[in-house]
Amino acid sequence: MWEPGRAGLPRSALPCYLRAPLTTHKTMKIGPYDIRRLTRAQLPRDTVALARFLLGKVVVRARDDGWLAGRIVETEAYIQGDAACHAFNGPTPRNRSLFLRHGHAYVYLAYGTSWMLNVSSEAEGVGSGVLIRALEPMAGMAVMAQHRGTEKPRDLLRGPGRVAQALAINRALDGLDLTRDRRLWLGHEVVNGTSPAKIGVSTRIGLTKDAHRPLRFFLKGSAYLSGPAALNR
DNA sequence: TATGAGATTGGCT
DNA sequence: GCCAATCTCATAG
Repeated sequence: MWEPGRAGLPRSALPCYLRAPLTTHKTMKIGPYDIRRLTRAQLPRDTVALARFLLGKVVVRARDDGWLAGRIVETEAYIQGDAACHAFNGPTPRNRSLFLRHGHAYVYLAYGTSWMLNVSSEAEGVGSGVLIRALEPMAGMAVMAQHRGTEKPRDLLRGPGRVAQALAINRALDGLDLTRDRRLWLGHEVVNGTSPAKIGVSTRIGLTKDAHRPLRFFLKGSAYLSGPAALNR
C-alpha cells in the first residue's frame, strides 16, 4: 500500500491533508505546537464526559492551503431524551451522523445559514453529540481570516457558525471519523507541566426546549468564549 | 401541500 | 436591540 512520504517525496512537500497522521503515536508540528491525534479509546463514550474532556483539546483541519487549528474552549452536550437534541424524534437524513459511534462528525446547517460541528458521543445507534461552540486560534489564522472576512482574532472562532466557516467545514465532512480522517480530526497538545484550566458550567445558548439544563461547558477565563458574559463566570 | 420554529450571524436602527 | 437570510423537518390541514 502506498503511504505518503514513502514514495520518494519528502513529507514537507506533501499537502497538509496527506501529511495528517492516520495513527496516534505520530506527533505533528502544527504551527508552533506539537499535536497528537486522539484515538477512539481515549474519547469518553458518554456525552457529558466527552463535552468536558474535549475542553482544551484541539480541532485540526488539513487543507491543501495549510493547517488550520484551534483549542476547544466551549462545548455543549446534547444527550438522548433531551428535547433540544436533534435526535429526539429519531433518525432523519440530516441527523443520522449523531447515531454513529462516538468520535464521528455530525455537521448540519442551522437556520439555513450557519454550519455546526458536533462530535457523536455514545455507542452506535444512540443519537447524542457534543457541539463545538468556540475555539482559541492556534494555527492558520491568515486562512481563517480569509474564510471569515475579518482579521480580528477574537472573531475568527467565537461561535459555532464561525468555527465552521473559519475551518471550511460543511456537509461534505458530515459523518467522517474524527479519529481516522485526514481532513478533520481531534488532537491533544504534547506538553509538559501545564496546569489544567478550571471548567465552567452554564445553561446552553439559544435554546427554547430544555433550556434550563446545565449542559454548556467552557474554560474559565478564556477570551474566546461565545455567549453573554453572565454565562461565562 | 403549507406553515412555523430552530443548537446563528451580520447589518442596521 | 431588531430583523432578515434560508435549509430541514415536524405538524397541521
